[in-house]
Amino acid sequence: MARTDDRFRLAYQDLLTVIAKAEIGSDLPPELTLAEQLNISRTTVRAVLTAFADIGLIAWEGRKKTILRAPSGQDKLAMRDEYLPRDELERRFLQWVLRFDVPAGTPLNVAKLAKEFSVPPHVLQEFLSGLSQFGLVARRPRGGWLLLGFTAEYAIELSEFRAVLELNAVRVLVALPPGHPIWAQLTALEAQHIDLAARIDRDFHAFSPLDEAFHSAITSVVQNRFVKQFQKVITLIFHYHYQWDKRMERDRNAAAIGEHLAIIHALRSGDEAAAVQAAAAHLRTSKETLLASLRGNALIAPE
Amino acid sequence: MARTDDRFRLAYQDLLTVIAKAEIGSDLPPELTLAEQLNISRTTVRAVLTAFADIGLIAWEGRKKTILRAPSGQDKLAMRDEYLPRDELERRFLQWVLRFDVPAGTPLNVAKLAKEFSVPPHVLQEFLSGLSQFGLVARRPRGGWLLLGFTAEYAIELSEFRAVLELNAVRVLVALPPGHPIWAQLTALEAQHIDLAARIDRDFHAFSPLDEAFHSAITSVVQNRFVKQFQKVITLIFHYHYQWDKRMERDRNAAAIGEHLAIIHALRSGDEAAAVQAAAAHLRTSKETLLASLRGNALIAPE
DNA sequence: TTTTTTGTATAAAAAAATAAAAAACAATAG
DNA sequence: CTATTGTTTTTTATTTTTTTATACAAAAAA
Repeated sequence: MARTDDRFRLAYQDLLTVIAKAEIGSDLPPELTLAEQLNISRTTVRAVLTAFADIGLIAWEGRKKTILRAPSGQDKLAMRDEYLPRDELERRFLQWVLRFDVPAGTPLNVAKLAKEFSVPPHVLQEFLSGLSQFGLVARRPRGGWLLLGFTAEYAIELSEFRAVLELNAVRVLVALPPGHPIWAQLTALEAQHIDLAARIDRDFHAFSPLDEAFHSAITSVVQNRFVKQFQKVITLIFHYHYQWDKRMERDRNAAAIGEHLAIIHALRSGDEAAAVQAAAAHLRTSKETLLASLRGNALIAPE
Repeated sequence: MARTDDRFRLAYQDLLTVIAKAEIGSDLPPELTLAEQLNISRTTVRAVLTAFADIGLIAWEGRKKTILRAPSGQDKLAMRDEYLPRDELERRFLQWVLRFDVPAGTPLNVAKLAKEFSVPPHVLQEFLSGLSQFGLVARRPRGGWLLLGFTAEYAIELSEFRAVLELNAVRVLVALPPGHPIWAQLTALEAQHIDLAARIDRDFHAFSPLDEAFHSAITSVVQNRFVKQFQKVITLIFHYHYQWDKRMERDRNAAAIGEHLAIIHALRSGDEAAAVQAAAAHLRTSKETLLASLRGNALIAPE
């Protein structure tokens, strides 16, 4: 089979439940109506109707599609084993790359990896092509892929780029008028930070989502598709790493809370230089943490 | 044929010239040596040798590959019509999108476009997948591609992003020590600018490459793979537009030269604020020019 | 006996072929 | 004349096929 008939099978099931709800002897609506209801093309509707006529579920002649009997369990059509959805592939691949010590420079085998992640090869191919934009993998001159890997150098450059984007966001933010919704957002975040700081000994795990919320609030003031796109990778990678590096987690998070509060304070003051300085300090810490986690996970050799 | 045998044909030709230079009756080197010489795998070498044995050019038995006769014109193997190289596709596609009024939201037909640009469909597919990273095209939920197009909004966001990156570069640059090679580079560029300014009435076309050289010199001080990657698109798009918009070209370029010189001057002074200000002014002009060229080309409706 | 070279098998990537689904068009019933 | 169906054409997604690369074992030469 060249192309999966998942759409057909899905439509088959859907229409079966529609018929089950309808009365025996009644007529089905026109093909176009069914197509719109099931969100498929008329071609597929007709294929399903033909199948139903074949098993004697309906009588179909011209524009009369009469239900002959209630569908039984035998009429069901099993879905063929599905592949992984795309975001699950993303998650699993990143986990594989970042988590395990896949050394930089490893050649990737599309066919084998596709099997491993149970996706069709061309899906993996496209995924890799997307990743190559972020410099995590590269196409080899004569076919094949190379895992460039998440090296210390990569982490440094990523952190620096993050700093460029985020400091820009800070500069934009301080200049925003008091009526802008971001200020209310920051006040709410401040309260959450203070709240968490009070119970940090127990709930230091709760910091990770708060960190994400804080940074995405700040960067949200820059409405730029290019910035947003990169923000996605940055969040992804930082987020993944924080999840795994459990050393000193409590102290690290406590310190970060303090830095976040300092940034909020500086932003409120309207002093651009102060705000930039506070943000830069935090980003430096963040970079160090990322690098330390790399060394800790032995992805790179300890010095 | 599933895969092109270009490699085989190329190796065939290469080995033919090797044989033509060698003496009749002499033996060819081992397969591995030939493979290394021709930069192909042994499999392909063997395929070519088999072909040569078939046409009676060599006698091949075991490790003896004796040249029987000099190759004649008939022995040549024509290359099959080649597809476009990848960068030519890039050029042509961008030209098509940016130049002609392909409206935003046009669904793209991979098969048809592939024919039009004379590339295999999967090459175009991959190319589109790359472009989707820059937000010029997007994958439709149920298969197919959508041209998001080079709208005014896109141009604005691109310009802003460019400004973020370039102002960051300027901040890095002013802090560099006097011994850094960038200063010599800037001095050379300054001379070229002054030279061009003197003969701008005639040679205003020469500005485009100089502009590119100037901006890439400034951004080169930031050694960051993410920045570099975006620089590529930015250069591409700005460059394309400048090429076509011929209105006011002389005046525009003369003004830009002045702005460039002002930036160099401010950079030399070591005053960060002044340098940023000069660069920001130039980037604003640049953005306006890009937007004006969009309106001029009627890609978007004039206000 | 060791090294070099070849023969064979296996694997992988790219392009063509092909089936499914969508869209367009024409015909027909109401 | 409009709404719906029948039919054909396009288009996309996946599999199959073919070419190429690599790995391993066997044989020849040093």
